[in-house]
Amino acid sequence: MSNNEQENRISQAIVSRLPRYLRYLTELETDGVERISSRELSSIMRVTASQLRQDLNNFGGFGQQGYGYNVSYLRDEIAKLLGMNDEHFLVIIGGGRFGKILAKNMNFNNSGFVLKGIFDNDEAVIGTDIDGHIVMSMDKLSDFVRENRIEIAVLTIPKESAKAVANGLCRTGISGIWNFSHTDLDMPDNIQVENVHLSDSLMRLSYRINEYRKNHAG
Amino acid sequence: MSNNEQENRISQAIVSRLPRYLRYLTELETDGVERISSRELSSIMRVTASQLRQDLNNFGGFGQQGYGYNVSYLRDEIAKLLGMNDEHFLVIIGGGRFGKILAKNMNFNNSGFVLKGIFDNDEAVIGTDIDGHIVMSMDKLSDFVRENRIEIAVLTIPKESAKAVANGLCRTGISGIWNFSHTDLDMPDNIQVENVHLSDSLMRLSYRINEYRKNHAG
DNA sequence: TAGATTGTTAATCGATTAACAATC
DNA sequence: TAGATTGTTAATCGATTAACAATC
Repeated sequence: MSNNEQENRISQAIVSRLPRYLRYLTELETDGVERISSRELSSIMRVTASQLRQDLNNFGGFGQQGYGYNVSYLRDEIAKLLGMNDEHFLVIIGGGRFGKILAKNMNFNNSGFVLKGIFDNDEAVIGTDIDGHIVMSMDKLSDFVRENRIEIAVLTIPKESAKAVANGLCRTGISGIWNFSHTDLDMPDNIQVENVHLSDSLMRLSYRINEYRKNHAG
Repeated sequence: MSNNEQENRISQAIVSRLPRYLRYLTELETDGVERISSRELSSIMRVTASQLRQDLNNFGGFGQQGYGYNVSYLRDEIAKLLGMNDEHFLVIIGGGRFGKILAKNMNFNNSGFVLKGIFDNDEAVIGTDIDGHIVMSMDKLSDFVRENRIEIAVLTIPKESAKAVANGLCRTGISGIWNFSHTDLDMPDNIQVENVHLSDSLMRLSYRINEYRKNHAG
């Protein structure tokens, strides 16, 4: 067990850009493009070629001087970095509306995210069928996570109970939480948290609309 | 019509933090806290007091030396900045699964976002009832936006048709697009775009889980 | 080989943090 | 007034961009 958390420390800004790179490279591959230079790709993606090369070079020399990057190879390397070549088992916690929609759309693009179970603590929901999954009681969560090698818990419960449920998750051996609850979670280092706060996103849009209007007011 | 888009230019980093400030201040207000210092608030939010004060001072002197900030006042000022004291009319474009869930959950926290209509170009969906809204044909969108002073279009259509639909939206007088389609949109300056790419978010989580494991491998 | 384009170092820019004078 | 805490300037840090030597 190495204790060196600093090695290979990649900034969040760079990690955030990786999925977008993957998306464009996948499209290029689909279109049959074999090779591409940083200049071409950066122009398509509207970023600087410098940033593109800097970003990629954090992970290794994926290109070749005088040639550029092989699209398929680069795409695959980024896919690997993002764990897209492995399977990831998930559970959804919260069988409400949002949980349902995620249950039905989880395996997007044949990426390896596999929904293994749905949990809820509402007696009225437990036992019901959501897209082929029988909703289970929260009591069973801990055992289920262990037995099914669950990696990620998707939190789609109201913010009131989110912190308590998240704390309970700490002892189950989960590796990450995809948090749709509208609250911040305070997890130990060994559990990664990715927040999706939809209302925050809508507010940012609202801010920018406002701002544009102010700056262009008659 | 001023042409000076530079005035009051606030960085995206700061704008991104505003909804979180609003969230914490709303909680404090609910808890009956009257005043708070930047040091206290920053400690609760796990940011630096310096950043907090710098951020707020981009918008005005909301505090008072020797006293701190009045929670209700500060909360209200940030709410105003984010347009939370005004009504915003929306339409959802795409009556599929995701459109449905958003339709049912749009008016979160009594914020002023009001869903006015749902549109789709699938004949099988047009005319159906989603949470009290009869799905309309895309032909009617342009007139509807004008007549109902629609500000924001929520795009929940497959990526294949997203760019075409977005281009059509340019001429309707819409101010912003909340884009759930998994593709980048290229809009003119007068239309703000906020992307929600859920699969990107999940990939970032997957990356960080991977990274943590690598750095702590046996 | 000559031309192209990367990988990488150096320069710039912007965002965060620290410090402190202003002031309630 | 004295103490507290802001608003704001200055210092630091990190991220982006530019430049170019290495190399395919």
